[in-house]
Amino acid sequence: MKIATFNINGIKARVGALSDWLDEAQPDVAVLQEIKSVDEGFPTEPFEDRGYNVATHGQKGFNGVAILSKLPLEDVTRGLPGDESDAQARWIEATVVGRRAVRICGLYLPNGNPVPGPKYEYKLAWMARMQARAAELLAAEEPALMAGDYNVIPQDEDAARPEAWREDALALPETRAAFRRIVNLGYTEAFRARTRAPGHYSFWDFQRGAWDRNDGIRIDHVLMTPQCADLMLDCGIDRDVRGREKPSDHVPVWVELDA
DNA sequence: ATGTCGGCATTGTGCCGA
Repeated sequence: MKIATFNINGIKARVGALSDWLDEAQPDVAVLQEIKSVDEGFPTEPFEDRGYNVATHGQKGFNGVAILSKLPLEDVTRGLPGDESDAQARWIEATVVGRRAVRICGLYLPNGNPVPGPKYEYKLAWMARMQARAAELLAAEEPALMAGDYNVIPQDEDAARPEAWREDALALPETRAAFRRIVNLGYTEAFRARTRAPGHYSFWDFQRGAWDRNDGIRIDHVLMTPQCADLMLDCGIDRDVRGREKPSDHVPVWVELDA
């Protein structure tokens, strides 16, 4: 079972690019972030035509997450638990059953800039809520993963110019510590299970010619429970997608599970 | 120091968020 995460930065502007990548990469499941659309505005047809079931958790103009799956989507839930007053659409879950059942969480973690300020406070509070949900998933002792745009640069090796991000909400020590607290519950970060090498990125800013200069950062991650990590066959980043027509500023990150 | 997008409110363009 191939499961991918892709921050598409606007579904309406990305139907072509997303369709082309789906046709080529053939993921069984794709979790999407920044659909920037309400549920009714999500163009489901091109994806249903390709055999995908679609579950969305949208919001007008900003944020918004979705799951595409060739397998039926079961027990879909929307929203990150822990704060009923949080109106931002950043979390969706579903179970897909192949040879094994896998609980899949798609997430768009808050950016948090500027620092300091309410947006950074919201990011840290959101990460604390995510940690609680992550602990619950572990307690189930079943294959589960949390995939998405974490807006976290885990280590300096995950940025082409780490010094440029030193004061940024994506890389501050407090951000990295909050990310580690989640991982250290018992999760395996898929990409780092395969390589410790620097120079692998999932995002290049539209500004300042970041792609042309390979000025990237690695902020899209897949965290797996032990029962899921034991099923992992491979993991990769579809880097070349960034160089195509009308690309998102992110590229897909995927895992292949024996499930 | 600056360079870009997508979406929105809105009909030409400025704001927001990233």
